Amino acid sequence: MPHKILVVEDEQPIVDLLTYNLEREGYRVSVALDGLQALEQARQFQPDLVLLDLMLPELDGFEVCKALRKESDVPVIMLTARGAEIDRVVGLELGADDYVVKPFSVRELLARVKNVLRRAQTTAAATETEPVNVGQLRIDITKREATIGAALLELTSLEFDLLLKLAQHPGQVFSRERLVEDVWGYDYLGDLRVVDALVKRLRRKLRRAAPTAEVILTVRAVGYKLAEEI
Amino acid sequence: MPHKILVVEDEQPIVDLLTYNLEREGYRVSVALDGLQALEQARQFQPDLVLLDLMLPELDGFEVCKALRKESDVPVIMLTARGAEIDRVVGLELGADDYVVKPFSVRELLARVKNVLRRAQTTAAATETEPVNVGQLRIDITKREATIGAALLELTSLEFDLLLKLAQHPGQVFSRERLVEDVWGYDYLGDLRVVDALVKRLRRKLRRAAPTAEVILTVRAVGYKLAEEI
DNA sequence: AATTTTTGTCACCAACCTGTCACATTTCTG
DNA sequence: CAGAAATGTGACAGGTTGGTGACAAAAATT
Repeated sequence: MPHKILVVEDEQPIVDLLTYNLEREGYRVSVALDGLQALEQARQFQPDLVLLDLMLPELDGFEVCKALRKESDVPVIMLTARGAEIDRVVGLELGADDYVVKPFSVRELLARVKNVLRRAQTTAAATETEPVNVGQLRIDITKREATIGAALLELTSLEFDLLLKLAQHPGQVFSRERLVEDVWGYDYLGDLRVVDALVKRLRRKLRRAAPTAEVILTVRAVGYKLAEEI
Repeated sequence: MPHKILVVEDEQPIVDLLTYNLEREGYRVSVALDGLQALEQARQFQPDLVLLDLMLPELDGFEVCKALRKESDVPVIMLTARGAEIDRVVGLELGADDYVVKPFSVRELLARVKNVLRRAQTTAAATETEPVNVGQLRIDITKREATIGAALLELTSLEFDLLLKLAQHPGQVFSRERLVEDVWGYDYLGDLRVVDALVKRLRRKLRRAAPTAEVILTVRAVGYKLAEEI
């Protein structure tokens, strides 16, 4: 699940510099050379962050930022050439999340990118914190602990996430595609049978803790579901 | 019951920006355009927080802040145009709870608003100064002292903050992101693994004081938590 | 300014996860 | 009932994650 970053900048050397460094950090980068392209790309590419130069042909940074804000709340970092405060103020009034003054240090820019993405993530993070109970299975989300009866299940992170996903809708069948998308992340590229492998490991731990309970049921040719009665 | 916020600011674009964003976050917003209005509104509207510009017509931010302080302890966040240190210090001496330098990022401001409200709430509940006890671990917040069993832990400032954060919710898992945001500050730009480094140092001191106790537990791929039984 | 303390970063290693494969087992279909 | 399709499972390699010491940078103290 690498973050996607849209770079909006018309000067080729800067584009190259940014692309090179961002990709080296593991981000997926898309480039727009002017303001109109930027808006189009933003719709198609669905970036997690936009790096936006203030001085652009066609449609300048201000306008682009305003337009972006109208259709999403993707975070924006402004790149501004002039140190003039006015520009910054105006830029930030349009809802930019941070700004960097050119010429910028790559190191600083990368730090800010990481910071803004982190903040965006924690803000957006769904705050579903109520414990989940299905029969004698209990999942405490804030503690990331799952117990069945009195026994604590020592689950790995993925195992916990998968069990939680199933337990939030007991009885509902989930396809492997759906599970992979929700638990592993939307752009997971590997074999769907990772799900089988994880279910195997989960079942082993469940069995050890509650030998008689049938917790995860197979729905042949479809996927898996949590038993409603445990 | 949404929190009520009074915005005291004379520049219309900024008023719009603030109103728009605060309402989008679910706050109830009231506006005062100058210092006199501000005091009147504060009495009528009974806000939970005041966002106060320093440069105001009629009665400037300093005076307003002083006057507010006389009649209530509503939290105040100062908006200051220049980053000049003097302004900051003076503002804080007047009893403001926080300040933001214009031009500010909207996300930053919202983060501070949330923070101050949270702090205000817990302070009101008087839990902020109560000592924290988890098993044989005891943290005295007013003295900034932590003891385990009979042994006093000689913690640095960051170490203390981190341990306190964990101890206030024993068993709950905190991600590195969350810890960095709460302990270091939302604008921390460095590596998330500072958390690991600090945990290492904390553990060393804990171990020296109570060799058998497992106090800080690692939750692989997620973060850290305080043991519930120490 | 010098010294001490605190804090951040890096590199290395060990432990642990996890995706894949190969093969066994079960279920379905004709 | 045979064969095919789907699923269960053990083994293992490669990747990820976190603990740690060493050192540099920054901050506090003298």
